[in-house]
Amino acid sequence: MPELPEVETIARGVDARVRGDRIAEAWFSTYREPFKTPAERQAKGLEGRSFLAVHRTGKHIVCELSAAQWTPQSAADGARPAPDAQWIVHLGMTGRLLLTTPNEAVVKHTHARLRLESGREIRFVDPRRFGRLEFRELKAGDGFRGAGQEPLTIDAASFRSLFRGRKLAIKAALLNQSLLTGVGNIYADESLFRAGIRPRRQAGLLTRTELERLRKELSVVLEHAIQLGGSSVSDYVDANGVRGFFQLEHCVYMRTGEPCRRCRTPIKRILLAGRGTHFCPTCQV
DNA sequence: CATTTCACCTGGTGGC
DNA sequence: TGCCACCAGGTGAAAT
Repeated sequence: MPELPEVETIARGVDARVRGDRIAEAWFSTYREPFKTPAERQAKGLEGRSFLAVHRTGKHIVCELSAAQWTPQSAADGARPAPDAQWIVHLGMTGRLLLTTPNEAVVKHTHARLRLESGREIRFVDPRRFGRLEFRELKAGDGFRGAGQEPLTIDAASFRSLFRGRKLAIKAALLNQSLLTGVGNIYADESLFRAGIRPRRQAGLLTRTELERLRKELSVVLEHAIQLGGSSVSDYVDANGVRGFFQLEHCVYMRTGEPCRRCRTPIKRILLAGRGTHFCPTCQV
């Protein structure tokens, strides 16, 4: 489900609710697939640790943890301990991270439950099991880092250099997480529409002007989507179970055959890099 | 190395 | 109602 705006929305929601809270007990399902770290090791590492902060890196939700006791209300910022571990959540296609109470019914495909001392509970639910959970102890401040650059902060020159000399289609390049991190199928299609660029165009042959337009439009569309709480295409909800509204603003994604919002030409769907790809044959050249 | 294809999963939808 | 094909927000391994 989740691309940068959805992950950002979820991370913010979780952060606001769990800062300073301590994990009393961690439970994991017996499925092996979602765990990059074995369940027992994750549970052991998580139990007793407190949340310092939760933030987004690319499509990953990164929870900064500390074994030291810490209460945000009573401690000055300087007194906040350095993180000594991280819990890293990748939601895959259908993953959800929900804040609940312990007595709420446990839905099918729940793979992790973290009971917190405040009485809240964090649940990881993922029907397709493409999501991944990882626990890592931090050695000398070497936190998790995505391979690619953040699309919201990258400058024009760095953005251009990502695509220089590349023969693959610009859409495929946008989806490559070791170039840019956080862009997925929805926002690749939407940003290319807004920049007026066909998805099949060779990345290395785009002009400087086109690339700068793409960088700006990508940033604008991601920011706008964050404002609206992300896109709820099927069952995406934020940490509080609230749906996003950006799907109402989609210009091309999943609008095959519907009229372009700008020129009324029917939106076309092709297969590119194995993904459904949507564009306006008139507005995008 | 760069690029493409496919497997990994479950569930929803639409055609017959 | 059932069966089946196809589609879905992602990625990483294997093939080219």
